[in-house]
Amino acid sequence: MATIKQVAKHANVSVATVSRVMNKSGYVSEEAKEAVEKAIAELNYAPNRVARSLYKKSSNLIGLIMPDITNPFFPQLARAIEDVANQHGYQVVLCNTDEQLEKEQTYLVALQTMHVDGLIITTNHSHNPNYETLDLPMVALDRIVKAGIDAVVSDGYEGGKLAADTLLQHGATRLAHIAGPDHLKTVKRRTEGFVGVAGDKLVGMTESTFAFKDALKASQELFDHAWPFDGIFAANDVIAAAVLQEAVRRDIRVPEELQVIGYDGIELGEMTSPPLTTIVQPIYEMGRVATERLLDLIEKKDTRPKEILLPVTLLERHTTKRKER
Amino acid sequence: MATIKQVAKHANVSVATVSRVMNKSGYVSEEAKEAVEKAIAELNYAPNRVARSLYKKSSNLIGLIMPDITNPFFPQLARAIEDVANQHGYQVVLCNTDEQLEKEQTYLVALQTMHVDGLIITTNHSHNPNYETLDLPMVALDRIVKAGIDAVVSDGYEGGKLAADTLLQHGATRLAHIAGPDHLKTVKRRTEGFVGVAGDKLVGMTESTFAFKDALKASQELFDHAWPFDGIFAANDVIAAAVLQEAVRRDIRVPEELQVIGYDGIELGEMTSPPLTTIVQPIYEMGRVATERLLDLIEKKDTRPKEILLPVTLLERHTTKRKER
DNA sequence: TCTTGATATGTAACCGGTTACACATTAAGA
DNA sequence: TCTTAATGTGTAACCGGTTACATATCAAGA
Repeated sequence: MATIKQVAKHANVSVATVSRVMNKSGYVSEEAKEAVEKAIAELNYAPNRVARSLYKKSSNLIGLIMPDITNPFFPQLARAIEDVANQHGYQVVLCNTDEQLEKEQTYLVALQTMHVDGLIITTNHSHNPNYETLDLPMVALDRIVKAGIDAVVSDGYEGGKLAADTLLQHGATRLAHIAGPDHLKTVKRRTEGFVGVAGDKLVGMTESTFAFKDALKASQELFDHAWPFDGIFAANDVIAAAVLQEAVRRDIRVPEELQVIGYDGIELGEMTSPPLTTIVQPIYEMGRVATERLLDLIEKKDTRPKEILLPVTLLERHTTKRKER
Repeated sequence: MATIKQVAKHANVSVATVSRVMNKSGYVSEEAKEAVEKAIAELNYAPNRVARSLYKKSSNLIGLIMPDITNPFFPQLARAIEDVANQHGYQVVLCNTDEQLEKEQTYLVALQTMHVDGLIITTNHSHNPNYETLDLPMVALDRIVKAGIDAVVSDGYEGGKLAADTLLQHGATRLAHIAGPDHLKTVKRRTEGFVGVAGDKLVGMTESTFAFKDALKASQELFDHAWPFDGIFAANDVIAAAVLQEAVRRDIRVPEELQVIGYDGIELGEMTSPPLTTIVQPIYEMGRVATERLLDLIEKKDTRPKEILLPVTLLERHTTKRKER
């Protein structure tokens, strides 16, 4: 790969001039510009980003820290982030932490030593010491780290309420709920919203991680102990899929006997039988907004900390009854 | 963040000595070593990887090029790759190409200018000019680029045969198949294996992309035109999920009336109703092996080009009949 | 005692960009 | 005509590491 020096020589100018035409900065005569451009084309020159990084202390890299890309909520997020980053000339470095603090810490120093320009964090326990001292633009996505750090989340409380309202309006009278992991604030909000509206109609409730196997077990317990109920809200779509599967296994007809609402709006919901009614978070949108916000932070456009709350919508597929009935 | 110069000053030695203790190279007295280590600890020093990269022409970065992380086959692969890379002190840069050649080309130069040490490629049309001239360690995953480039794939032909054998052994007599996109060689192999064994038992066949909506449409067409059949093999699990959903919609009982086998072994298969019988590729394993191979290539341990073929297994869940019957 | 190799350490060049600064030329304004 | 500002270009320092090379000390062996 050619260097700037070779280009300079080839074009009969100094490296400074080459640099100037590459960056469209300073004064360059039309003549010199053309010579340089010709040389660049002929040598197939592309500037070495590492060298540039070293001087500029900026790498056009952003770090993406998530628990596990394998969790079906995250790929869409990652995609959105990568898309926006790419459009702005940034690349993204993927980090899976499994929510382990030490692993996270290791990534954090790796990312810092390679001078990433910013961080998107979709993982954390409610208070995470790793970020407190970190002097790097960052935005938390779907998680709230602490005041002073930018965050974009969707309105889980409203989502929970919407789920309860929908179930009630569609004729359900005995509600159940499977909550998500307790340490995720944004997930807890869903439960709070749901429980608030459900009130004394709530006849059963349990908790599960987002792993399908756990969710299946939780579903079984709920069916064993709280049945009958005719409307259930799951804290995410994976749990809802487990509920659905368990319902089928028990020959419970969905939605006639039991209406089910999930949360997230991941593709999975389209693939279950019947397709899942769910509260959809604008996942791609969240990733997009977070990344745009991060880029603003990096480019110092607007550094007042912000929290962005995105609205949530109901997607009626076939695990709830048609309203007309 | 401290620099090597500051550490040197703090420890009263030269930068060369600090570098020597950091890299455990050359001669360093016990005394000097201790002083340096103390300084490092006190200043919380971590060497600047950008500077190191510039001199060494190696970044400890690997590029991961895939069509779309949102396609449920890829997250597991990405996870495996990231895990292994991380264990060896490498980070991975995520690139989604949507199989567009120009996008791919843009990534390729970006990745080269940032001096990634190697590439893992899970995307390509059967002949892709972008890689032909590229002088960079790389391994193709689940795709075959061309002779001379390392590849790890699973045995699709065997998988296809296994699917047909299983269906036949479980009493199916009229077989159907939905093939995947024509340009993916590894996917085509599945169809070839299946068709070979199915022979004249094959009563219907169509083709679909891996997008669920397309798969649904393909399923509908197949049911419309080729029904009845009592065993169907789908080129991947997403397509199988579509078949399943369409079967439920038509009140076709699975597996009593129709047995279904998918391909891939992604988590989705666990979540359908009933859970999907499928040919599982060792996805994580494939990612692991590919990355280890790449690391070998990077570290010049073994540079003879290799093709690694991983075996495939049958996972019997509930869309096929129990053998005992 | 002299030579030699192992040990120990520092100086400076180098990686490939960016940019401060010096210097030169030219055009515009007084 | 003389200033002054705008334009154009090159040299070299700088970013923060790594390492070739020079140099020095010391112990072992001849």
